[in-house]
Amino acid sequence: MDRKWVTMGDVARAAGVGKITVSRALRTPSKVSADTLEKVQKAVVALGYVRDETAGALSSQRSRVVGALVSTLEQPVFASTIRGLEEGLSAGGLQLLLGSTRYQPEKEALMVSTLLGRRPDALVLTSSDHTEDTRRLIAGAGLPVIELWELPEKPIHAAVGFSNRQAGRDMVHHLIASGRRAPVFLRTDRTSDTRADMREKGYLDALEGHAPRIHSVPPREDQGGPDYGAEGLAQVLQRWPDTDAVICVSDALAVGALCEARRRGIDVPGALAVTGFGDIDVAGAAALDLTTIRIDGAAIGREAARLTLAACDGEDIRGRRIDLGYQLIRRATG
Amino acid sequence: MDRKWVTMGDVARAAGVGKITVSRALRTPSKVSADTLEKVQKAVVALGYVRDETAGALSSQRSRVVGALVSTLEQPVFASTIRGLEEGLSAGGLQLLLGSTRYQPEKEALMVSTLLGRRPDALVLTSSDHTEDTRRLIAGAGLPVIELWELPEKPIHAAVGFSNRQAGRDMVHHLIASGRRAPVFLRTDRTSDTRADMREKGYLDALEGHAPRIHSVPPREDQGGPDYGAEGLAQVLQRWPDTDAVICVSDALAVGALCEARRRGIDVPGALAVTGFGDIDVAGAAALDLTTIRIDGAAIGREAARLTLAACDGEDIRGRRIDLGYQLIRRATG
DNA sequence: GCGCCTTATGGTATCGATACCACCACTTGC
DNA sequence: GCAAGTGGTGGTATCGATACCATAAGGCGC
Repeated sequence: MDRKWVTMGDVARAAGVGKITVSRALRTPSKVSADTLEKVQKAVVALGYVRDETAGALSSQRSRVVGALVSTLEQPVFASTIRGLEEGLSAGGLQLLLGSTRYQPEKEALMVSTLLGRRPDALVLTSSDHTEDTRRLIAGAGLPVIELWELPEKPIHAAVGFSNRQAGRDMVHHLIASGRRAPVFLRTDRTSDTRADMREKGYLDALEGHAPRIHSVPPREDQGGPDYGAEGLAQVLQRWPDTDAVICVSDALAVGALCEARRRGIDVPGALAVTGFGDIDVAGAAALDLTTIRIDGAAIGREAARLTLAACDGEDIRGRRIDLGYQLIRRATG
Repeated sequence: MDRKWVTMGDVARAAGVGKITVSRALRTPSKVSADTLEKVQKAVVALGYVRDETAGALSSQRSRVVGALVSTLEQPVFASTIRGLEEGLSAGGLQLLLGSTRYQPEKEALMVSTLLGRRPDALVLTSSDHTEDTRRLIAGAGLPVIELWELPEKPIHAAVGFSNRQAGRDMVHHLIASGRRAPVFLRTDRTSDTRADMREKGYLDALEGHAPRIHSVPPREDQGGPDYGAEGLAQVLQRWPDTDAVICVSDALAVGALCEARRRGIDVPGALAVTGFGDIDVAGAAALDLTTIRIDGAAIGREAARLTLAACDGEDIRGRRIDLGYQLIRRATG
């Protein structure tokens, strides 16, 4: 199964130039004359040369890799963010090393450590709840870190996102304005889902005297799928039978809750409003037609890529907080 | 922003041993005596050492990285496969370098070339339509390649998946057996979606004299989402008003088609059956309750990880075709 | 014609870990 | 008592690209 790789030296010999010239021809073509460039390119094609980036990373101390950790790959929440990020980075010649933390800060610490082994040029994280270990590792590594989907007061370095708290408030205001009296906040009981926490805080902020009703579904293995929404709604209705609105912390949950409501013959939105967060693609589909908060995930990814590239160019990005906002999408369910 | 990394030499000095011993202590602890091991571990913690894998990769010619290319990250089809793969690989000390080809063989060729620059120990691909460039690159690299979600007659090396063609046949048989007379196959018109092609072939195989009715929705940017299903169903009903079953090539499409049918007041499944492929998590939700083909994506990922690890241990995996099958899930929509 | 700058190119040391070989101390078997 | 084996350790060369410095050729102004 093994084969020897063609090296830069081989290409240099074939092209009749020094190997450093080959390096320049491939990395900074402008610093090489037109006909050496051509010779080199011909040799590259003829030999099927692929540069060894591990060697390049070692000698230049720049890996051209960006480590990214998302809270979940299971749910499609971050899918468009990853796409935006990947597109932006690869346009700038950077590669994406992806991992998932499954909403566990300890797993995050572990994965950060593993990622740092690859000496990435930057780190992108979709969470703001970091263990001491994580913070120490990051500080020791001295690389730019960008947090996504949130806007912490004091980001590690920079953040691209929106105010989850304000979004939570807005949703409550909307429901109260349209006459709801007993809105419930439905979430999963993850230990370190700071986005959910902030949305919950927003919910509490905006209650205007209505009684707070927060229900958490205990998570199991595949945490956060629609099944939990169905289960959650059942529990909510048992606990507070007069509930007239369920603010779900995610679209996935909302889809489940909505389906459960329909299954029980509850009039949505007449007797019960159901709302989500995220506007994942099925949310807008006609049978669901879910009222939700739309977040432009791809834009977050693109903006993060832009910041990363800037940081890799030596720009100081510390303290940048880019608010991309959100949009309340009013549809049929409330 | 810069800081010097602690090197193995620093650890060695702190622990009072040679640096090769540090390397052994971390990589193969069994080859080091108990008290040197302890000294080394203490020094590692004290200095906050993180091994530089780029250097390790260069000198050992093993990167401990596996490159994976999926056709899409946008749709959740491969989410569980990625999770299974990532878990299996990281248990074996391998890392996942992830990319998406967006169903474009040319993009695949480009990404394979970029990935090979990192000298991965293996490659995992979710497609079987490769350009000549891709094949040449792979052959030249001489690394194990595992194809997923399909079972090509002659895989590059090994494959883990199921028979898309047989699954297509089964779905048609099921619908015909339950009395449908005019089943339509609805798909997006991607140029190189071989899984869709095989399902379509299966559809054609199983028609038993019924007229073939295949409709392709032209894809736009965010190809394959539920919107296409809605649009597609509208076009299908205009083209063949007597359609009594729509076999959608994916769950995403099926969700859209189902919603559109309901919006039009069509009786599902009375007047029209709607089926999908994949059993993504919203498919089973009560408001949708979609009949579909369930594929155990996580198992595919795990099995791929197992094969990868075996190949990295020097096992010859060529010619292995692992069929994990699928399951027809009969629900409310047909 | 001379110095000086610019452009194009090459030589050599270097990045940090690991492979390979050498070595030592000690045990074991005869 | 000695050869052969074993477990633990270290020195040195090496992986393949790039940084840094040196050098050569050519252009330009005076």
